[in-house]
Amino acid sequence: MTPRRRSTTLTDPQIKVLKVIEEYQNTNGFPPSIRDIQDMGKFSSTSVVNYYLEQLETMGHIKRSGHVSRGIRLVRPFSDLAQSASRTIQNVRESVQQVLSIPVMGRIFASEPVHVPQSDFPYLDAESVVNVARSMLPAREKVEELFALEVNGDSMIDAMVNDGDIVIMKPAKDVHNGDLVAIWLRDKDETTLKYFFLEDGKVRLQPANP
Amino acid sequence: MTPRRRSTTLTDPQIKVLKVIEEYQNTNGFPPSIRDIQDMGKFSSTSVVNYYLEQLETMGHIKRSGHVSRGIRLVRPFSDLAQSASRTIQNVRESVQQVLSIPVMGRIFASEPVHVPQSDFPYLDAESVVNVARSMLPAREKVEELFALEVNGDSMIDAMVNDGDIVIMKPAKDVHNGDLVAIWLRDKDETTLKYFFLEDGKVRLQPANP
DNA sequence: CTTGACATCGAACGAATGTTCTGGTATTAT
DNA sequence: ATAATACCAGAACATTCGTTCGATGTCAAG
Repeated sequence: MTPRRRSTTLTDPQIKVLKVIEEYQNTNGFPPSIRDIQDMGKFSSTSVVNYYLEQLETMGHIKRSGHVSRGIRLVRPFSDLAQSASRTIQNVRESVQQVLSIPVMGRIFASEPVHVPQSDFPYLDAESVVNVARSMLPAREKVEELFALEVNGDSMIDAMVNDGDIVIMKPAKDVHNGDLVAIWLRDKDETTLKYFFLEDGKVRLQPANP
Repeated sequence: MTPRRRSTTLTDPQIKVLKVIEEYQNTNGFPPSIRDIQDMGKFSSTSVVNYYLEQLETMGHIKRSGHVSRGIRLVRPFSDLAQSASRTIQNVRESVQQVLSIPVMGRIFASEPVHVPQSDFPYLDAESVVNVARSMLPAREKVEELFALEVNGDSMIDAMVNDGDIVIMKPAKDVHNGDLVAIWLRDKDETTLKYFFLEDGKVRLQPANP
């Protein structure tokens, strides 16, 4: 019944193992043990499960940490469980993404600029970090340099920036005309949001709020 | 040095445990064992780690599955990393997380309920999906059933729900007293946010806004 | 038929790991 | 001071769990 292929396609028991792993992970929050997979997947022996786990690992579908209990990680999120009657009413999609935890360095008052703490402040608490999916950023940024600022103040609606929004920025090396930039007033240790214009060799900073 | 409080605030070793769990989970993809926490956190004994894990569980910061290896789940996403002279010039951290794309099914006006589209709408466009890191959800949810609603209206501040917030919900099978639930008025095809109370066998729905 | 690769089964071993117990020390309350 | 509580240390125990190994079954090619 089941064709013996060693190609990229998955065999029936391999798929079952993957589905069981995913389901277990989703319901319990941690990966299953081999015996958990055996039970949920109605496998006859732990060695069989291990047998397929080895295959799945060499195929690159999972990663395993040797001699570590529940050391199984799904490489792909969901993917292959299509086949047959795919019938998937699109609901919640689960995927793995690069997530960046960007420190929120301070706040910007769109109207009146506000103090920004020194760059080497001792700690970051929960409120000072924002998680952003990598796919939401403009492609490939120098990730290490990114930081975030929270916007206070009701103005700046014209720039699609509202009160409470968190702006993710990078230290600009090259700035173009019309860019919305956060200007760091070095002497004042303050930051404010301005539109940037370079005119006749002189820099003009247009306030973002009308 | 460290004040002994049993209140809501976390003590230093508790915070360290949380941070270790989170870091281990982020780097390895599965939760740490007690001895892993002991090593990474420089704890002197497994019993000490277990001691704090029990505290954290009763505080509701983690969930544990008894007699299951690595049966630890972070309840909150990110804990309260802070304090102690960790002095880590913490920059942008990059990690891989499970990301859920949850469809936004409609909007809730906290004051006046609003129409919710039929459950079987054909497609999901970009605006009707919200991406949420798996770690921000209460661990074991039936992921497939989740959906989201956007909150309009300035009330409900008491429930920590503000205008523009997006609430992620699941179809409730069992609802407990005091839960904040979205009531679906089937005849009106409308949804509204209420607090749920079961008193004397009768259901009381307390409006969320004062 | 034999051979060999693949798949399956069951059991057992040993390491990984959660749990518990006894005792000790510090801090706080009475 | 004394008791009570929180905190810590170390060890031992019992279970969970990954791993391995031999035996058996299946099937296609030689």
